[in-house]
Amino acid sequence: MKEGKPATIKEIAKRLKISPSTVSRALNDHPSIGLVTTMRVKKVAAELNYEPNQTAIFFKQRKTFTIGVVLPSLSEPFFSAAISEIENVAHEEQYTVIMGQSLDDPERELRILQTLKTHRVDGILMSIGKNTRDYRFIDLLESAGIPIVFFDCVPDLDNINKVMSELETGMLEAIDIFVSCGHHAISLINGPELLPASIERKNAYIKGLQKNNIPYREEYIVHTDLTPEGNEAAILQLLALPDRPSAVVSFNDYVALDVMMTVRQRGLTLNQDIHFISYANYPLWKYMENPPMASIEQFPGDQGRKAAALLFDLIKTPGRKEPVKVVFNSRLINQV
Amino acid sequence: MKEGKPATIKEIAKRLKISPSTVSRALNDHPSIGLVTTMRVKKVAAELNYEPNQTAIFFKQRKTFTIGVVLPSLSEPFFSAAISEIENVAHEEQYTVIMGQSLDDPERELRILQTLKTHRVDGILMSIGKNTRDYRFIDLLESAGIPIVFFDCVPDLDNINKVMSELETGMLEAIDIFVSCGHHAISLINGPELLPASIERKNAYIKGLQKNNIPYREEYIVHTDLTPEGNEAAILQLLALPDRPSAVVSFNDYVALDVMMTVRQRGLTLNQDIHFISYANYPLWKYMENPPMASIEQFPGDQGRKAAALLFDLIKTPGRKEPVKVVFNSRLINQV
DNA sequence: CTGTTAGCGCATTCAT
DNA sequence: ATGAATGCGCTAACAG
Repeated sequence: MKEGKPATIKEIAKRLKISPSTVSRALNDHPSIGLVTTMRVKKVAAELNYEPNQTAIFFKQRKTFTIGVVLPSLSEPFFSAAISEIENVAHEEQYTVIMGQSLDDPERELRILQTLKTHRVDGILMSIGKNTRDYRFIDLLESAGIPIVFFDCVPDLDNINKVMSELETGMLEAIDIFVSCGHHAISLINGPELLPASIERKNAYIKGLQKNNIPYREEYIVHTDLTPEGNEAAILQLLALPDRPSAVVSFNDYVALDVMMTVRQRGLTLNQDIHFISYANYPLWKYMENPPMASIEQFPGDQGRKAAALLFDLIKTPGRKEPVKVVFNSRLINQV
Repeated sequence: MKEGKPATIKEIAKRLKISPSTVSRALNDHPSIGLVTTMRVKKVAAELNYEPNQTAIFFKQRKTFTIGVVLPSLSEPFFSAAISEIENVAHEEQYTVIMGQSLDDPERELRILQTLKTHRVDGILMSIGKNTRDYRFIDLLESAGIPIVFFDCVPDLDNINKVMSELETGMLEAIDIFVSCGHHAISLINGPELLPASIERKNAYIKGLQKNNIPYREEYIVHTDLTPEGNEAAILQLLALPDRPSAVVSFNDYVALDVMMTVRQRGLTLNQDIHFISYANYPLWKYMENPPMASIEQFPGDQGRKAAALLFDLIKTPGRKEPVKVVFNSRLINQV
């Protein structure tokens, strides 16, 4: 029984010689429809292989049961962990997920948002790209009535919903651990100097030193543009210092991977000559022979899950609310 | 200027005192509309902040400019690499991507497909889960007129479009390399015995041995259920053999990670006492101190890209075509 | 409990 | 070159 055109409500109404609206109501288990008619309708619907035309429903209901997710990258483990959890939450809520990766290109990011808007998604989850400076899109979405929740990489604004990992706790823990292991020469390999995430790390780093009465030495902070070459240059800069650090906190795991490889290649022994702790975005250290001493975990899955939950909250109760800000504590794990 | 309700074609028609149909045509650069009117329409449209209601267009055109992607997992590097490329192709084609992860659960897989169907996606890309046995959904989608292209993990059927990586070439290369390095005791840590992917590996393995005149020894093939415990059990089984293998091909990188860790823990030296090559689905070996000798690469990104291209081909020229089968050669890389 | 009517926003056929 | 009319499939307000 090939269904050339999918059956519509009209056809099943004609078959039963009742009105389309009755059919519609029966199909939706409307209370005011008799049990018998409801059953008859459903029976014929099944026979005709009826399937509601969602595009029509979306159109009529002004609702798509779809959320949009905008991320810098889909292939980075941090984000794929996040989106995996987001998909899970959406699936529980009977929503579907439509997504785009900005690749840190602000223009592409905007185009994706535009697409999501024209697709009339019911809400958006977003982690902004490294180079995004223009936040005007937020007002546009707001005036279009599309709620948006930022997570992980969030704009530095107050009147938005965001879920993020606070970077300080983990940094303080890391420095404490280093100190308690006898290190005083503690470095920070930071990201691009102007990135909010870098600034936060730097402040936490300085605070951690102060807390342990270790003088802050400017040359112990180096910067990388997060490319492999930049990472290598950063560590070499540290290694070239007259009193090179014995402990290093690195911007994230990718930086740590490059940096640790370079260190090995220079003949130094990891976890002996020099020790590392990094902000985690990469889960497989346990397989390494010489992993970092510890990682500062940022829980991408939890962030994604929480952000999604928040978004569904906004979707379901659209009343203008106070912006919500959820901060996860970063935490040291995998201590060896 | 808050736009309470987004502007519609009607309103801009009223403003200009022309008919909605003219506006519609003007907006779509219909040739039969005068240049002046077109411009006036566009101007007012811009002023009113007009945006076409895609849900209405989808409904009317019976086309959503959306493709669905169904994968076992979004957080596995292999698949996130694939979906990242898929998103890229879709973005080029001005399509959006809606996706779901089956988590290898056939029921969830079906529910996702159902959702994609009711969402009226224009086409589907799919990599099936490990436990999927029932392929009837293919006919359902076909009769609904939704083209589908399988990739990576594809059903063993002839009349479908598929993009896959053939596993033999890489296995033969791997065994050749092992032999040329002087190994004769070459093992295979295979996946679940009945998995098509396992069977293919096994056949290739045997063929590779024959080619090199090495007798096939049944005890040199062990199986894992792909859990960490299963992986560990598998390698221990090999290590316990009277003449334990000096070279091992493993089902994939995750298996390799576990078994190599176990091997280390037992005091053996990697790349000395025992050597590994694995099917790649994990890209960061270069950072390991003792990576496998080589990896058999399956090019997830290329597969995704090709599958997407194929799908758009089907979407654009809907004529019933012969099913297409694209096979990528697996290839040995990262030889140390 | 059920039928009638209307309309969501747009593209399109048929007029003019 | 433009307008009027129609309908996509469905839901819902308003009758009865």
